[in-house]
Amino acid sequence: MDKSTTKQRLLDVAEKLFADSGYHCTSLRKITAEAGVNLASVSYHFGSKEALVEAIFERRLRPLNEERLGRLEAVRADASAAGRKPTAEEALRAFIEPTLRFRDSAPDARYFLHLIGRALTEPDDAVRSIFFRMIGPLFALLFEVLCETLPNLSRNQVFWRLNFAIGAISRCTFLPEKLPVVPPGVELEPSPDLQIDMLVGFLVAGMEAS
Amino acid sequence: MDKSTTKQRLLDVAEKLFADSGYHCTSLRKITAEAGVNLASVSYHFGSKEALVEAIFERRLRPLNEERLGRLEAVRADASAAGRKPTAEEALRAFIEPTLRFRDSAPDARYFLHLIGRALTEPDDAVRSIFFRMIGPLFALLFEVLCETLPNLSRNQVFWRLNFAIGAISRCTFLPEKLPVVPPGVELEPSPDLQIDMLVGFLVAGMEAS
DNA sequence: AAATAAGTCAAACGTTTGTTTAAATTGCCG
DNA sequence: CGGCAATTTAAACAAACGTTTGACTTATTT
Repeated sequence: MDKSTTKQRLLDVAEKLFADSGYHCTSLRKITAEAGVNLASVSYHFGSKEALVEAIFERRLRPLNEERLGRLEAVRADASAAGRKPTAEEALRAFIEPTLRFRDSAPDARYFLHLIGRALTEPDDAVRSIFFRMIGPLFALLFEVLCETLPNLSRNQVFWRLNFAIGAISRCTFLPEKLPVVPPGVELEPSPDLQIDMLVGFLVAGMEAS
Repeated sequence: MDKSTTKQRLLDVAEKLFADSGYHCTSLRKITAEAGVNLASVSYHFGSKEALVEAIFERRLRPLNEERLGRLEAVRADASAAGRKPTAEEALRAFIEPTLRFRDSAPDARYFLHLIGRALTEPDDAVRSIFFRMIGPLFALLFEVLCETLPNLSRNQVFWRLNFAIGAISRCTFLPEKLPVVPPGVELEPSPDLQIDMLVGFLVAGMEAS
């Protein structure tokens, strides 16, 4: 039995089960049973199921977002100090590197990464809006920096290319077993650095396409 | 009141509601109420809720997949007849053009497109496997053709770039109101042809990146 | 027209859901 | 130790779920 507190155990177990089966397919009874705590402790410590998933996002997404925001602002500041515009690669790396390296930053961080990969398409409006609210300012800054790096593109083009990039990135957040059946010989879980290089190479070319 | 049959009305309404709220958040009572039919008619005509969603996929995805398969095989055959390898753009267009033009192919086809965009990340194993089973052979062929068009890349690289592409494409299938908040002045629903050009331009550059 | 099949209907089935209650237990401080 | 607050517990709550039933109506066939 784990010796951590009830609240932490709930966060850990719920994160894993939400990642594996989604928000609505995971009942509070499954979560509390697996955590070895009483059913009512969710209401006691968090207030509701929705507040539980919000606390999960809060715990991991807030520091991750702060790191990505900081790196993006640094990219902008460094370029400005050098009297030049930032490059698309710098902007994309500022967003992607913390994201994909996050997978191995903690023992169970991969489950949260899977969760945010699915949050983009979450059917429940309340849950999806929790995610959108937390990610909104970061998206907005990334969009603005990309507009600076790609002055030949209209804002509309930059928006859609950023959307394409978000979709591509999200394919790297899924747990390997959730991917569609794949041909033999492919590496389903490359190292973060290899995956970053593949992703950045792909996205920079797409972003800068004439 | 609609004069189409109960079975068709169920397929139409369920497709729309599944697209809007997801499989698990949409109850059979909501579907039958909106369709103006009896609750038990789902069991009578389809057997179960899962069989209903399978019928929805069957109705629209089968012809769409046949078109995409046919176009992919034509790309391969044409190139072979001309004594050359197909290009990445030909392969991607064979997949993307039928997909995005599908949106306006029927009055409510956009809802189904939204549905398959979410099927990639569907939490329910049964529902997701219905989709993967139907899309599997098409994915496999697209992968093989892309391997031919990009002989300098390892199969592992082609696999991951295809995965990136799938993620990017899926961002074009969502209903506009389901996208995260966006900067002003962007066109949330470009014409299929414009969206195809944006997408192909982005993806070909990414696929062929050195 | 009679008989058989197909479809519809209201009602109820047994489960499961998130949440609440009130008593019991534990931990902490004076 | 005594007392107060924090936490845990078992039990129950109403609501919603997918599915089934059996009677009823409509359509098709003989």
